[in-house]
Amino acid sequence: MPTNPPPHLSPRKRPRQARAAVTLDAIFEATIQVLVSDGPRRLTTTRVAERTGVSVGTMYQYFPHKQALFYALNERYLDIVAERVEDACRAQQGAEVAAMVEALVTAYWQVKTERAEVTRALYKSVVELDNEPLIEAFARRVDAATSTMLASASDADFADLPTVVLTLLTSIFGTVRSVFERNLPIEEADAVLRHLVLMCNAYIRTVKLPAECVTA
Amino acid sequence: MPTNPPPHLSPRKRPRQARAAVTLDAIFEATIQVLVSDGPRRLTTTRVAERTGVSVGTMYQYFPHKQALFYALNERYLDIVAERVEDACRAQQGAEVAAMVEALVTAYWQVKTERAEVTRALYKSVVELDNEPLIEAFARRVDAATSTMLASASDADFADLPTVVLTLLTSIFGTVRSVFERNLPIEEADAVLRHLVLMCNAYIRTVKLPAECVTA
DNA sequence: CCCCAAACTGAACGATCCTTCATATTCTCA
DNA sequence: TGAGAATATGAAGGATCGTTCAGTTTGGGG
Repeated sequence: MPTNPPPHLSPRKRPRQARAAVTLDAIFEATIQVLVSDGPRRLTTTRVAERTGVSVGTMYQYFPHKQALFYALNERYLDIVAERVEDACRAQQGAEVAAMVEALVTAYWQVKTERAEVTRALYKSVVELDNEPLIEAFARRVDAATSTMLASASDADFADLPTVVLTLLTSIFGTVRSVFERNLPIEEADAVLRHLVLMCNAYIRTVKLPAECVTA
Repeated sequence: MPTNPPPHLSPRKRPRQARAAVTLDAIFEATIQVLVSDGPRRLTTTRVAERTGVSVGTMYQYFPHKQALFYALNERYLDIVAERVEDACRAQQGAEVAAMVEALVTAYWQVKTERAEVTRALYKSVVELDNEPLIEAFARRVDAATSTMLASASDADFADLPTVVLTLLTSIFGTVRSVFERNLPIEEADAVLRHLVLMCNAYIRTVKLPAECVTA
């Protein structure tokens, strides 16, 4: 949310009446549907409008151009994902690292899997716009959440927490993405997921400082 | 190479004279340049031809359409990457697993980094075509090379080698990709890379079978 | 040296696609 | 209830892009 909205990509106007809010939601949903069924290259203002059951002009009342719509869609999506990860992190405050890592991987995987086609479609559509600010804001949020979670671990401390967090998140996100894009069969995907947890935990054991039993 | 070429994507004709071979190479190079400087959305037959210093018609003598050019370009690129990985794997036959893992990660990172802009551009351009067969062929090659390498390790055996290899490769490829796309500063990228090696090795230690000192 | 095949040219066509705007419809609240 | 604001319409304009093909140039073998 605290993302500074790039001027040229910000929405044109906010809905003031109920029907407008409905229309806006419908536009987003239609965009996803077109993306999933027709692919990012066939994502067309006309097609989105048609799927929404609305005329093209209506779209242009809310977004100055196609990219802005796209940008807003990604913003929405990343917001959901970030929130989920933050929730998972909060729920593990003070727990043991192993549980934290498992929760982190699982939460991310779950939110990506719940609407797998949407995830895949959005992964593919990243090209269409310059969404680095979005990604960066997302990364910052998740990084912060993970950092405070790990810092609160009951059974571990780290010499270089920032690097550990960066490595952990980069590998988790990257691995999940690869699994999605390679379209692995469910059994293999599950196996990789389980082993990813093993891997991250093994990593944590390697980089955590030797235990000092009492700190207070 | 032994990829069965999808009929609609295969090149139109092979060069028979020297100048034609030169032209073909120039087209590929120009495609990369346009991709890097203008982005995948502005990759246009006209632009490529212009950058090549050739007319549009010439392109269409070698490729039936834009997608075929794109496909061939990715094929070339993935071939190079796969070859490098295979070389690295061969060089580590019979070594210790730790060395193998480090060599694998390093080799992959290196080949991706040598022409970073090209890598980034191609990562982004994946959308433009249905290159699943290419990716799959690449995955098979690298998977096979890694499998035989790990099987020859002097100090480790694995209960479920296929899953170990799949996990290893998925996470390495995914992590490297994430590092690239997030455009991390060099120091952070290097740090993640080092920790990725740590992580993979920690993982290997976790999943390898307890040593039986003598097998013969 | 000459001729045919290989290689190259580029204007032109058709197909989309994004965006606008003058107009029509619907809602809200005074 | 009526008027002004909010919302919706969709044909039309302008731009870009992929692809073709009739014709020209170039190269190499006989």
